[in-house]
Amino acid sequence: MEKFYITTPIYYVNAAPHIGHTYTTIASDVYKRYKRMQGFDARLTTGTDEHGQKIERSAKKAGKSPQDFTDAIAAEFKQTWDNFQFGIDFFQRTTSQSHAEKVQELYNRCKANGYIYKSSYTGYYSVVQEAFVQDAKEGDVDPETGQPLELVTEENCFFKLSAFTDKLIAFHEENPDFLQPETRRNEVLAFLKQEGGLKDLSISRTTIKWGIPVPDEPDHVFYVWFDALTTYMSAVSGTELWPADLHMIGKEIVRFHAIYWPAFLWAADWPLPKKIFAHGWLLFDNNKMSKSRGNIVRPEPIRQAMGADALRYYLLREIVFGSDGNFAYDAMITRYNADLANGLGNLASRTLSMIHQYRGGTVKTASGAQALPVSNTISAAIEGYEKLDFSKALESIWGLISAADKYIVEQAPWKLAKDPAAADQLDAVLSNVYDALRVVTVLAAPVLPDSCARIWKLLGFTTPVESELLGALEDAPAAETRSIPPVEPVFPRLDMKVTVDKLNDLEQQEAARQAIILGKTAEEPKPAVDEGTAIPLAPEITIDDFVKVDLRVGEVKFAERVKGADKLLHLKVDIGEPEPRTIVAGIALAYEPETLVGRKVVIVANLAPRKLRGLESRGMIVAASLDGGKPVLAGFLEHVPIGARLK
RNA sequence: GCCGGUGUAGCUCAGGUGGUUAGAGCGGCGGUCUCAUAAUCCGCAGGUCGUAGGUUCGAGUCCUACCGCCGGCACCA
Repeated sequence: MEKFYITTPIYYVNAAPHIGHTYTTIASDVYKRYKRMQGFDARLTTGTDEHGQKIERSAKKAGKSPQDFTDAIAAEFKQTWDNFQFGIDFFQRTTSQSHAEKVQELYNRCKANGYIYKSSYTGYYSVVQEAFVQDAKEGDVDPETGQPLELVTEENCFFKLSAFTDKLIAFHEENPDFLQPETRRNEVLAFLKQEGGLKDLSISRTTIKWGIPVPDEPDHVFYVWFDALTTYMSAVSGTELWPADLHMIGKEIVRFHAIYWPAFLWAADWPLPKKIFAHGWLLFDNNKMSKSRGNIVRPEPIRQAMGADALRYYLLREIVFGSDGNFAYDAMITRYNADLANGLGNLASRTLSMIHQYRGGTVKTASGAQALPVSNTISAAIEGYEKLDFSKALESIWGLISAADKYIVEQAPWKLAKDPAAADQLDAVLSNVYDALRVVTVLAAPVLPDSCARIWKLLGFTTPVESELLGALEDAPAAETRSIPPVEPVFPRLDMKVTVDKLNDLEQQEAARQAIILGKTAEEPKPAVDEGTAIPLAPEITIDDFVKVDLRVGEVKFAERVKGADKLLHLKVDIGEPEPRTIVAGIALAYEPETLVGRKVVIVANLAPRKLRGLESRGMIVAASLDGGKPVLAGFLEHVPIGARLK
């Protein structure tokens, strides 16, 4: 049997599983089930990404060792996926021995082929971000957090990513299907074609302890991508599954998969995966899900209140796979009632009831002529699945359900049943509808594995529905008389209000439960503060250090946007000097220029001048940095004169 | 600012290569059957197809500009 190897990303254990993780995993699971029903030996890998300084810090905060902490969260993911009954064949943790060995092997091969070099890199380093700040100079601060930078000289292992720019461009141009959807491919090509091409990539750190050791560099551990991406291979070490046939990812990690990963594999002389598909984000009221907004949705409450199939169906039917989509409880319940309860569930119920009432629970299979568009539905659904166009696949399947409902009304079997002369016709009608239901059940099984298994049994089959082959679906079943068991409801209707309330209750409980695992006290959610990313203090300084910084009160005299830059405002600030100073500040996303004129601000007056977009900025505006990067200007409640120094 | 995408009925979206009265699902309203999970089925929704131009005998469908939104890049001291 031909293999088909699918991966989800490995999930960072800094957070408990939420619906975003679940979305990717559902899609992967559906595709795997689809491929199995196409006759492939399909396999699915998922796992957890457990290294790095953020994990070290979160563990410390939770009062646990990194190992204990990651054990707990990894177990949480595993449990959640088990509850959802995903067909996961390999669950790989980046802290496992098999993984470390594979990462080291990747490194050794890249190095043997001349793609690794060591360089002592001196630059300004942001402790908070765990990263060097490009092109920073003395006196600069971390652009995200405003924290001071440290001048750090670090020995880093570098990967010669720059050597692959042209090869990557050629590869993506010649293989348009490698990265889908198209729009993501365009972005990657645009990125690759930037002036100067790709820069080499630092792949090790000496400042982190919680990671995989670099083989010949005792002080180094691997940094992020060399470690994380390799999971796809390490998970299936000792099998013939690599190369992967499909990497299912979210759009935020496209670059790493479409640029770094092929380059690593080329350098190591290993085969590339066949395809990458990047789906979109789930939005809430058109906002991104985030801790600070407090709008994280967990999968487990939904499963408990509505069942896993309801979530699977909703996500894949409502949202075009690849695009962003909105998530809402009420929309999910509406979908459930309209399509699952009134649609599939009711069709099964009415069809099977009639077979019981009119024919004593036996149905003659093999309909002969297709009274219903069965064959078109099969090909449309398969085409949709194959292209990962799940919403289209489901739409076509539901088209057949709708056609069957209509057919029933037209044929009115309840009238035929009263007319002894119409017995054959009644048999034919029941048989046609029964067969359509059989086809629908098989086609929908990848998305609704649990429900379709139940309907399959109600249809009188004893073999599992997932062992049906889609390729054989169109063949009419052998002519026989099949008896069916008593009818049971599969999708009970849900009351909107009751269900929403239940979901909210369960969600609260789940949030509290997860908070404890993450080592947080079960406090009230505080949307404005993201306690997970508390910023550590910068290194201690003396008063002498501080007085070097000359902070002054100034008044904005003039403000306008800098042409060609989204974030920059060109300000003229009076700090008591003969001429107002020109200051270029990255606050344009947070402040309209007009609102700033006349406002008192605090500036760093003795900062070395810096040219930005052609303007020389002489000083820096002091502002609080918030999550999401929006600055809030410092100010005073009382009157302060222009030019006053802050001490 | 550059690049890509997008803007169609209350909501979610279809509308290859331009061609008669612009479609579907959901919601809403009215009606119907009774096998069924107050389900099904039928009818109704009169929407400047973002705006303004242009090409054409004819444009939602091609071109240009502009506006809104989304994303990528640049940018953030």
